[in-house]
Amino acid sequence: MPELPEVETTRCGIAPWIEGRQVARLIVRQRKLRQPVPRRIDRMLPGCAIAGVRRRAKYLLLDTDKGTAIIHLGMSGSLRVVKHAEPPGYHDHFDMVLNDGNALRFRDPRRFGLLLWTTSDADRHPLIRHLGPEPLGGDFDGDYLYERARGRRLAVKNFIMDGRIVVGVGNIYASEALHGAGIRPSRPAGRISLARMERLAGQIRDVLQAAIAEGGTTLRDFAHSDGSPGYFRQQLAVYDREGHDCLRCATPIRRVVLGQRSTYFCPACQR
DNA sequence: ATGCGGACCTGTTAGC
DNA sequence: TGCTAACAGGTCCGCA
Repeated sequence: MPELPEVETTRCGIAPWIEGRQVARLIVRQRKLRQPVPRRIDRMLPGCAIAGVRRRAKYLLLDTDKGTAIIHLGMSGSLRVVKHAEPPGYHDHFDMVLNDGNALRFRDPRRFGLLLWTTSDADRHPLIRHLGPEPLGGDFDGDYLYERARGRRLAVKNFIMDGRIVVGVGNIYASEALHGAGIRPSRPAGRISLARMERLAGQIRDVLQAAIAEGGTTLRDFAHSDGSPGYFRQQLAVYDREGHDCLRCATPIRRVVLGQRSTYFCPACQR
């Protein structure tokens, strides 16, 4: 489900419901996520006031007066604000019960998500420290991409999906941005001109921004914190459109596998 | 250092 | 209809 736009949509959806509230208790029903939910968060989080919800890459950071809860949605995770009394489903792995009768409920069938706790600067946490710049921030542009690509023979799609290069570009939007930039996903990153890298950086920003504006992409079960879908799917130009006509040149879209992930492109207008 | 494959899980869908 | 295989939005690790 979640790429950066979906995580940002989630952040905006839950923030008004949890900011300024106190966590009454934490109910963990399933500790086995991508990493085990640490025991100490059960002791540390209750009593904490949630000061704000930030996003770094695809991590959601819940800042409190005593530390920061780090949440990742993995492939299939979602967060919703529910009435505490609402009975949890089988894949509802934890609830942060708030002092107003609501609960922030985490659901994740595949359990690739995370709940961690840090008492120091979250940006220095081992999972976050090594991450590259935010694609919507000021440190990301074509010059940057071009410089980082020097000497790299990796396919550009895998290159832009590497979180150490730039964060938040997942499998859907990688294909979309490359189509927008007219670059073939399999092209070695180091063999792309500066001018084309500038186009690519611009497309990455534009695609992510547009997806955020539409509330993310709903493919299967992605839903907002209020249960409504995202509408960006209607604007996808290549993703999951194998055999359909390219919206730009009418050539049939092709699907290939790169880095073990489905990749969609137009063989005519992407070089 | 780089690039590749495998690993972690479960649910849904396509195909026979 | 029923079984099996392929596939799914992410990321980390270890090996060559």
